[in-house]
Amino acid sequence: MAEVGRLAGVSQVTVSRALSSPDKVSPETLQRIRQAIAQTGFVPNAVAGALASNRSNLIGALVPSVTNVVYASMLHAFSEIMWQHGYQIMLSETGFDPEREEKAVATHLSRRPDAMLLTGIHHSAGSRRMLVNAGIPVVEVWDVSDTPIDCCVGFSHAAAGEAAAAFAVKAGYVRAATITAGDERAMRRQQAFARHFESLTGQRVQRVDFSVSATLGLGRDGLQRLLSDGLPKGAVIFCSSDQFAQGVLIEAGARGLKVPQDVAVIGFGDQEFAAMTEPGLTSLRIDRQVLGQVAANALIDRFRSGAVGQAVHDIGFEIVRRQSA
Amino acid sequence: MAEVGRLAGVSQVTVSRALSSPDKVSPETLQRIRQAIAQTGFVPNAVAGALASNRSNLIGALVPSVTNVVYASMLHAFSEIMWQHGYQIMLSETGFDPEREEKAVATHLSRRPDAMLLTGIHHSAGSRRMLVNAGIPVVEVWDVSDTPIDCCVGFSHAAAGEAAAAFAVKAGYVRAATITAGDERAMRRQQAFARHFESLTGQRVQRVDFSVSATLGLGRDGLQRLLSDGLPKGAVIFCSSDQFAQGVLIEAGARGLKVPQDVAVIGFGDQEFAAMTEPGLTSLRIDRQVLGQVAANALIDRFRSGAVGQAVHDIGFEIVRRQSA
DNA sequence: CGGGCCTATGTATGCGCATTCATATTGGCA
DNA sequence: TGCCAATATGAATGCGCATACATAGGCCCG
Repeated sequence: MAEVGRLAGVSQVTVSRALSSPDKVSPETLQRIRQAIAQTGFVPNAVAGALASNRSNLIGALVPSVTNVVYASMLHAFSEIMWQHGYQIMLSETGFDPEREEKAVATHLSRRPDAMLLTGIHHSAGSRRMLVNAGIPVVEVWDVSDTPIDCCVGFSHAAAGEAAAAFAVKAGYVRAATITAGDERAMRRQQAFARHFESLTGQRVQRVDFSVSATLGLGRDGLQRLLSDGLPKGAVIFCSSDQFAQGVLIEAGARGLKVPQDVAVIGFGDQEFAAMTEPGLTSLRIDRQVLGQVAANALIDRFRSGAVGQAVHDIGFEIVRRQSA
Repeated sequence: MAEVGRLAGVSQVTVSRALSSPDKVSPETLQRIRQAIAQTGFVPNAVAGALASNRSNLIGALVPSVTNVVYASMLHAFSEIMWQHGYQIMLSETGFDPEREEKAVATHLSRRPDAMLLTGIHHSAGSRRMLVNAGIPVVEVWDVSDTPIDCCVGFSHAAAGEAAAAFAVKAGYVRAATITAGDERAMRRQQAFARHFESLTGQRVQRVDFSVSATLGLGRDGLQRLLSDGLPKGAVIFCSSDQFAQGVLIEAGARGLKVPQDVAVIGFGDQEFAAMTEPGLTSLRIDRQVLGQVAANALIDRFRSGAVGQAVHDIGFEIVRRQSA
């Protein structure tokens, strides 16, 4: 920067000003500085800038997995808005593992991000402490909580599970089962679904739980296991993800079971393919686009105003009924 | 850090050493320092560290889209290895837009990353210049080139297109069509496919091109347009993505067309669902896992050795034959 | 027993910028 | 004409750490 200044016949400060607030530099000087920058191919060092100004324009984002499109599309919407406001994203995957998340929190905070985005509201005590100490805006997404670290954007998984149960009962199903992935939020939906369905019908809800992430193949396995456990004809299966649900659909097809007559399916996520399967998949829809956008805007507001406006943003969900249930 | 040192009765340097090379500090001192760190909740400032040491332990990654699972899974494998080696990922999406990529390159480089990962081998002159000037390892993925910026990991899209054509001809198809997304690499595959198929059969290849990313819905549209353009019975359709291919499958089903008898389909990417569709989707498989890993290891090697070992890594591809063609 | 060497620690310095305060120049207005 | 405010610039400083170099003490070996 000093080098650029020398070329333009000014000092380092003026070059700095030319870059951060060009209106404070006279037009002629600005012109010379810009020329010098072009000539030298100077790229400002944001590391030094961050150290000096104590603002990094970096946002740390922690998601369970980028290969899961529900998180990826949320992240996409989020980073799109942050990018427009001049922020960059530092990304880590935590794979549903609190320990790994804690490590990621520590390394992220060491970069002094201007804010953090975390997935979920359950974090290790260490993570929470570090985040609070950091004193930066934190947004937790994909869930709501009465005691967010700072603010949260999401929906109630208990309410979602209950709504699915109510929907199933209203649609006339009297027997139900669940297929659930090894994800704390999915388990809460399962619990709420089972409890509510049992209280409404008096019928026990059969369950298959996996300890890993949902895949189409596991969905097929899930149906197989439910059937061998004696799943009654006409039962509805509440899946913790559309991946499972699609697997159930395919396995049902392979076994000659009619959907929804022999077995009905409710998915979760309303992914793109849900509208395209045969039969169309009934699913709980979360607007991931909106989720990411609201989270981004919450942070932007925080930066502007200094204070946290609304701490809890419940963006809700919606049951999209198609043919599978 | 000085504060921690005061608590432990040592100087700032010793604390720094305790963190970066604990074996150079006596066990008792180390113990006291660790205690002081725990007591104060000290989190080292990696920004200052990066400025002082000129190493950021950050890797900039530029991908077209994180919501596209082919890039997401490559990124996942890549960041997994980088994370294990103590590097963090700074991510930006470029959306197949060279201008946007150039901006992203500039902002990424201003953070002084230790290396950069870019998608594709076609970049703006400005991007190229900046990357070369930065003097850091750069790995370009998803393609191969004789003139990489630094090194590249991928496969030949021309070879992939040709292989698909050769496969189709060998399988007995004498008529073909393509459905292609607005992606430069997809277009190169299309060209190679069409040229090779035409040279082998003398039959013109019909085409539908979209200027946007592939979706299942556009795949359905694509088949519709090909049919209304008079696609002959028994033709094979080479799709630039499995999304398109699945759409074709669904549209064919909806129209009562038998696959592969009435219309055959070849996808690209071999995504998870390709094995699960009905009929199973024949697709070109790229090992995205390996792609990310090889890219990561290429960078790690560069860091260790200083010099670029192998500049071009061709990881190839494979045609996975199922029932759709 | 003295010189060399190793270990453990400290002092000084600077990375490249943003920020604060000071200074010079100008124009407007009483 | 003189004073003040506004504009344009520069000098000095420090952000928090890593690094190079210096120092002190202990040990071994000839």
